[in-house]
Amino acid sequence: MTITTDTETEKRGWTQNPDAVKRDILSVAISEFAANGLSGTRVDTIASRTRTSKRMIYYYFGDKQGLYIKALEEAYRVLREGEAALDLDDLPPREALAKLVAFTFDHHRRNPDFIRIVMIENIHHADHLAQSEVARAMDVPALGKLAEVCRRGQEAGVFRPGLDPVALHWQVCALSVFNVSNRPTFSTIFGTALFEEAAQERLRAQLVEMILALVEQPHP
Amino acid sequence: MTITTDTETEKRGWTQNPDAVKRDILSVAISEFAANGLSGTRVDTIASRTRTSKRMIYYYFGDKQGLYIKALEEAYRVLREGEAALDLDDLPPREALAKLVAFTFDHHRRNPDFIRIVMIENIHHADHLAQSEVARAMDVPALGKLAEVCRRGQEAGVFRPGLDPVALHWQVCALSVFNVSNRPTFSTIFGTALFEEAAQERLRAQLVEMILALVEQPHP
DNA sequence: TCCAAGATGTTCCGGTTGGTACATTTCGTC
DNA sequence: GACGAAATGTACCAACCGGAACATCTTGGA
Repeated sequence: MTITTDTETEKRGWTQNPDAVKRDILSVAISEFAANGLSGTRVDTIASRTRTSKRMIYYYFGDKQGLYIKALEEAYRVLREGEAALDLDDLPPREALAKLVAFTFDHHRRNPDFIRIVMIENIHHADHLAQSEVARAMDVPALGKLAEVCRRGQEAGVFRPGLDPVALHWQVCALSVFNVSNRPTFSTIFGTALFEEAAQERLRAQLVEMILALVEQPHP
Repeated sequence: MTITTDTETEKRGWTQNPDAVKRDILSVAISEFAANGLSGTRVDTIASRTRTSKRMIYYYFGDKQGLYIKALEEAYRVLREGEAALDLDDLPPREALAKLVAFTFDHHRRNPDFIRIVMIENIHHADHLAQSEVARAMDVPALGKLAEVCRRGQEAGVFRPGLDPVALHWQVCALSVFNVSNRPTFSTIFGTALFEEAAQERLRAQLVEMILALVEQPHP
């Protein structure tokens, strides 16, 4: 009868630890789903990369699709948690928008696995996202901040009226997501030059310029 | 002994018709792979939607992956065939570029299945594309035309020097592809407004403006 | 100290699925 | 008109894989 105190979670003895087991499974699942897609992923493979067994996957997540949905929710959660940490309140509208756009670009680059899960969900026509009230009801900090910056900019008279924050978000997302999601095919065909650090910084700068130009004047 | 003349290919009697059989299989395969991904697609399903049998798939394409690669090659071929038909020679650089960009946006919209296959290939890290000499060696008309338009514009003094056609292509593709590839998740979260006709036309116009602004002056 | 509910491990199963063996027909050509 | 190669159809299989059955252990509370 050992007394493994096990203060910092995760230990083997074994002691029961539902939360750690769930987290362990979910983290492996995200990486497997991101790498192989929904039908390409093997539940046995996930289990084998886990400290626990396949039994636990079904115990906690019901079935493969249930696990996938949780992974999808987690992907969105992490992406949005990162956005929420961004503070723009101290900056004037122009600079705030520039910072937000540049951040979005970098943030997507830093989280390729989550972008890939979103791609996979798109392949499946967003059916599981539609099922998940959690993910659908989730706040989208980037859009909120964007709308707020637009409002401030218009109030200050530096942005033109009639801006559509959702359309702006769509444009920023498009470049930021494409940069990650289509990198394999794009670089296979056109070479890897655009994905080296210097080129990425230039693309990011151009994205910021494009968005600012779009927001400032209709026709100069 | 019937004498089914069978002038316009595709008939059952049956007569032998290797080319029609191959085309039949490939066309079904494209739609199935686009809908379900590589591992999500069932060879039996493809066979059942065909006028022929599973036997023929393996006879002509070797295995599932071989069929997938052919579908991938065909997807790229169709996309680029469409681009090649575009004629820009009669237009001045600015208008030519505008037409090319608008066309690319529309062309992607019109071919969602092929965009989806490219997405799927990205999920698989472009491994099969790398294997396919056919697809890799294929000409990319859109990039050629883009480079040509840039050259003309610079020669005429209306575009700024130092343009990178590949980067421009990347930007145009990003918006055009994202518009199709991420529509399911995006519209599930933000609603379908951006995907109605009027909004799509506005997005296209803004894309054209963005690219022109990028190309004309460094800092006005 | 005991018990019920929760957590975990082990083993196995039945349907699915990519792929093949075997048999038959068509067709160009000599 | 016959013969061999190409084309096609049918039936089948072995492996894989999601999921379940069964058994055991842990733990908090009464």
